[in-house]
Amino acid sequence: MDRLRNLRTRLLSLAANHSDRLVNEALATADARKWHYAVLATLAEQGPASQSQLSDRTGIYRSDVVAVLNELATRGQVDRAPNPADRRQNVITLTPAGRRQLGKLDRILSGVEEELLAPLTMPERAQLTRLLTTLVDHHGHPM
Amino acid sequence: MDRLRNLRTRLLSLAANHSDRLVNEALATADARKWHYAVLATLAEQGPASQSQLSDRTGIYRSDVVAVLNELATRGQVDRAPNPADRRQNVITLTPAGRRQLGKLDRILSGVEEELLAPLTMPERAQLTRLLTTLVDHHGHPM
DNA sequence: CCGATTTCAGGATCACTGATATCT
DNA sequence: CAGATATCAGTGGTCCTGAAATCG
Repeated sequence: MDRLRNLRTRLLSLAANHSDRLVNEALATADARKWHYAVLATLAEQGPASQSQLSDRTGIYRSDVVAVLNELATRGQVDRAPNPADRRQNVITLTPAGRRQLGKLDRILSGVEEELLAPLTMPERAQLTRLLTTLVDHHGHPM
Repeated sequence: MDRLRNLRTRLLSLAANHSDRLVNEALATADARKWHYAVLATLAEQGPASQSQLSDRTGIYRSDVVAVLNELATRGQVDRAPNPADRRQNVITLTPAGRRQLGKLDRILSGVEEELLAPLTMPERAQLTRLLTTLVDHHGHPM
């Protein structure tokens, strides 16, 4: 009995669902979505990239990268220029405004993680991180 | 560095995402979606219910219950009849075909759970279940 | 010609809002 | 009247497929 409460796939969904809602609400206060953060963070850490590289590194679908970059470009947070060495590609670069926005989003997401993990002790948080990482690494992951 | 890999909210999303994909693909082989299972399971365990009760018990949005029940009704898996005691409500009942379908979906989902949790030992699975339950219970849950 | 890259058009599911008609 | 119920219409994000244009 109580199949729903005991279904691990459902538990995962519920927890992720709640987490996503917290993340979306928090990022919305900075006029951002989770894909915006993913792009800004990978640009900051790995430098300028083509759109297909961004797709691979963030997990955004190839066909959805365009729209995300359009939004970031109109906000002045990234720069999109053709690659002279391979004219099929664009080179996406983080702007100073993008770097500032990234810092803001980092602070916002820190708060969200704290809120989400509030009911867990520090060892429990580490344990959860380890278990989820094992799951994600086992089934091919897009990073 | 590596903000994305270390973001717990993202880890949760990735894991749940993968889990959802496994669940959807598996249920699709039986012409079902996760909400179908949720409705069939709560009807089997808690008996006939109104649509708003089903919404509360499964987490399906009040406005989305109608479509799910339409699908289950055309498959002959539930029966929808007006409640004579309160004519605002419908009484949703599991049919024998619905009960058979539920058994089928139970077996399918067992396989999915096994596949999802394959990289974890038994104690680790129990630990993960405990941690996720703590998270879900702490932030209000819809069951 | 083959393959990679960007772009656009669209589908399906899901979470969510809001309005309406009916009934208590 | 207020409140609950079922229903319908519609938005927006996410995940995903497919197809076109351009270039190496």
